[in-house]
Amino acid sequence: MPELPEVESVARSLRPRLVGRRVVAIEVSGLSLRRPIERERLERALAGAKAEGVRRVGKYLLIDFSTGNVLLVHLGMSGRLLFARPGEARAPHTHAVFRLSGGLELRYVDPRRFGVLRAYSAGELERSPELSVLGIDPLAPDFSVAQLIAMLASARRDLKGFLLDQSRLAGLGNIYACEALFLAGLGPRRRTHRVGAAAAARLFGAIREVLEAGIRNRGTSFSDYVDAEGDQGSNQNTLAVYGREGEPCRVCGRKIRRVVQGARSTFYCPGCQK
DNA sequence: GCATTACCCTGAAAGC
DNA sequence: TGCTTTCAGGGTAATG
Repeated sequence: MPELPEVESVARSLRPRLVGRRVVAIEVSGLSLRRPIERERLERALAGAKAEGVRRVGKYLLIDFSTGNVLLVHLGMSGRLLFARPGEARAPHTHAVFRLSGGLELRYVDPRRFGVLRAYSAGELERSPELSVLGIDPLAPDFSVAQLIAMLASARRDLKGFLLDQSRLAGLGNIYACEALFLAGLGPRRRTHRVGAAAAARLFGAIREVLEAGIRNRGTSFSDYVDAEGDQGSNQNTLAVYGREGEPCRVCGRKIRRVVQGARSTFYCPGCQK
């Protein structure tokens, strides 16, 4: 389940071999992802263009090309971007293949087809339906405690739903939202406007800490996630609450609970989180 | 404005 | 063993 740390890890694993290569040809499966892959649009924007950089915004991956055009990728639930040699057998559910200069391919594989793959011109990107609705990236240098306090005060909802709302904070998903709330000692059902300044500061630190740890561990590999070189992350070994229903809290020993909020599982410790 | 629900999709796991 | 059902979840849209 790619969230911010997984997407960041994919971006980092793409750069060394992708930057500097040109797109020689593009093939697509014809099957629709969350939205259809428009082959002609990709062709127009990317054919012959040289990859110049790889960025991340929230859970979106952006590959910048010499033409000024950008390939926007969302990995959805099960999306992978993988390097491969042209002769290598293609994995099932390979939806796009970018043949690159120097005898390398970049393949997009996505069994559950929740991902997005779309090309934009530099001017269109900011106004795209994907990026135009995003809130602030929690690792952005200008994100501050004061900003989080203001956001919490203006929202009137439960903390877990707030953290998952990409129009406020862009990048947290179910795993890191649960972990951040545990680390901050805050219950997932707490109302945002009832979180005081001290607790908000703890939450701010916790969000950054769980995301940075996730990046250090090169992502959480529960089922599908691997980076562009096919390597798994190790962050799943460090999780305090996510996926640990019924197991003892490592801090207080009480059993981790699971509740459903907004059709998503929330894991929390009833002893440590208030 | 926010909460809830359904939907898209496949594969793994659980249940029978 | 083998089939069927359930569950996982990011984002979006419809509904209350």
